Amino acid sequence: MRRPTIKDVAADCGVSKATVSLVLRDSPQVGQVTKQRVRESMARLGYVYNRRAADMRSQRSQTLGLVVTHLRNPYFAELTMAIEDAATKSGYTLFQGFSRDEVPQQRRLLETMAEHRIDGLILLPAHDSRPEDLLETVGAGQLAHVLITRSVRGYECDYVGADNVRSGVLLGEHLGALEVSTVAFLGGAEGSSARRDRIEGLGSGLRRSGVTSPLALSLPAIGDEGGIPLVDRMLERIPCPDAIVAYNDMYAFGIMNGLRARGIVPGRDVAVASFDDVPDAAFQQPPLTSAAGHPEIVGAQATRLLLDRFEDPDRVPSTVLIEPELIPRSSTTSWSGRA
Amino acid sequence: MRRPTIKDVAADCGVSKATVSLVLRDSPQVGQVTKQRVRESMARLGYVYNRRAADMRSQRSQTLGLVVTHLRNPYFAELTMAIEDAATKSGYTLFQGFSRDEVPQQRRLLETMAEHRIDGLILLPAHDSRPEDLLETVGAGQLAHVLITRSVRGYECDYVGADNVRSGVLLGEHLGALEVSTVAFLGGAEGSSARRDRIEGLGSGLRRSGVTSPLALSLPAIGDEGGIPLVDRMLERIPCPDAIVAYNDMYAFGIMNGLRARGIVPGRDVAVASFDDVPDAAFQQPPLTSAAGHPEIVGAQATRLLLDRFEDPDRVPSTVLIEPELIPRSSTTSWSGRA
DNA sequence: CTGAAAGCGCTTACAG
DNA sequence: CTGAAAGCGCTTACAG
Repeated sequence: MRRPTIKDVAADCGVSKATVSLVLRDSPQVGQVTKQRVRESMARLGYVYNRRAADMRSQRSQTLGLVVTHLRNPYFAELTMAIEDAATKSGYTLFQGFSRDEVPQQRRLLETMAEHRIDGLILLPAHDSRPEDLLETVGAGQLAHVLITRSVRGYECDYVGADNVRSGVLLGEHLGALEVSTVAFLGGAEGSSARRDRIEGLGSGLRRSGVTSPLALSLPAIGDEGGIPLVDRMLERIPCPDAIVAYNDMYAFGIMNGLRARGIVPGRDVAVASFDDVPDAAFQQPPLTSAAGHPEIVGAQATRLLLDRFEDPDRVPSTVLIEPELIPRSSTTSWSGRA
Repeated sequence: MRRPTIKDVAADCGVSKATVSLVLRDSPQVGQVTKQRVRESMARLGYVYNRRAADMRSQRSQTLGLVVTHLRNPYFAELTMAIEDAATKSGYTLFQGFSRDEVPQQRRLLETMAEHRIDGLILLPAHDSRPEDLLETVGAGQLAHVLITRSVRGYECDYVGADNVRSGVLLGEHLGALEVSTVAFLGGAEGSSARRDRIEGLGSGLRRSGVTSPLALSLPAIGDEGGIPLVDRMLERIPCPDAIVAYNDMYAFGIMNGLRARGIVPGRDVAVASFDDVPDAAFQQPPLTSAAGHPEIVGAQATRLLLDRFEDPDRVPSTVLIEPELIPRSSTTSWSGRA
């Protein structure tokens, strides 16, 4: 039993296909009486609009692609939901794929989505994406796209993310006001643009508030390593610092567990702070100080920027940085000061 | 500058469109020399295969729809990733949408996906979905679909989920062996099939191990309420029981915080256990006992079942229950017994 | 081994 | 206000 098409509907109520097509879009060109008759036929036959056919003819697809690395980080989950929300509200349906931080997998996803003729792409790039990885698929003006959260060095395009430098400054100033004197930065992938920016901001925030020798140590994560082993590796190199700043909340959660396992009480013996402010940050023991990255705003802005790009494909790429917000909690404010 | 089509490629290398089409699928009907020439033209012109056109002609879409409620629960995030993985590996691209547990939003998503002519749908239904909500869009044999994690009472179709009754039994027997005598069940939406099954299993597990008056209280969550207010509402009704079983890990995390806020130490003063075993369960203070629901298996099986359904649309619906696994941790094992 | 033609289900000028 | 025809970019028999 074949699905009914507009041809069947047209035959059923004795009008032409063109008329049915106009009724589908509620065109004022068709009279109310005819419209009513056509709609009754549709309901009776169980007609379902075929967007693929419509879009093929009109050369758009009403779909957007979203490729992120994974959803294990609640920040990425929020981002994904915000983008889906904005896309849906603008009449687009979302293709979704996960690169798992692997460039070849990312490449396959982008290629497939391009073949499905998505109208535009939002990409949270895999860590070691190079410009050519993007150029060969979405670059060269073939496909409107915007990068989120991570930029790719040497690749210019629309970008939306939290202002990592500013987040670092906020945390640096906060810790400076608490009069910490030694700080370690733990976690994040070496070479990541976000990590570099967060460290840079942290350094200048600390300096600005009078901390003279700020970063005692900065340790990137190796592979999928979490916060716990980072604590051990830190303690092999330096005595426990006054404060630890984690690359993000997920690392911070692990770091606090790692500290406890070593008999060090986070919040009291060492101040711990981080980036993102995912919902669980407020419910840690102790509650975690974090610089909020507002994924719902990043997601909404990224979608907005992509849709704007459709209007004006040749506009110069823009970079939108979302203002972060420091959420101080007792993981830093209850720090007891140096012994 | 229009995108090149097979017609352009055909003109460029002096063959017919049909030949180019055959080369795209690497058909043995075309000679190596010709293939080589065609492929060079494609590369030179920057040809990108148009799946939409191809699929329209061949009456499939190579896409699957996935609609879940949201991604705030890590269990759903894992499930989503597992389904994406299985779909991608089978050559399908995934449309994704979030119902936010709202039936009208779910309905809109299903309708749009049907219009995009997805080949099949995987749905984690919004809480108060009724059979007619599904029948009107995906039901009536129009669209292959499988439900995951939550079933809809009175709606028969393919279903994959963790075995909730069995999970409850495992937890009940575990708590029984620890010789608890009063147990409260907290959280979950009233009327949810999963909640009913978990409570039922818990009850028979407790009874089976000799606990005579098992459930002192069973309190569903009101709206979006988390674990913390549930603790307060419980303590208004009964004295703190020997054990609290949460509807899932997310509630359990809140419940442990709520207990602490009341000066009750989870794990020592009251045993706490739960369902799902999301990654963070192991890193709570104390580490949380949970019945693992294996989302990666549920996701893979659901995708498998859907693809099988394509082969045999008229087969009777099957229900696949994934065997859970009890992961005992100190939130129960360190319980000190009744005072 | 390759080509000409029809068709997938729509939309879009263009007539009338 | 409505209809006939062409076309979106492919695939699929069918010839040769």
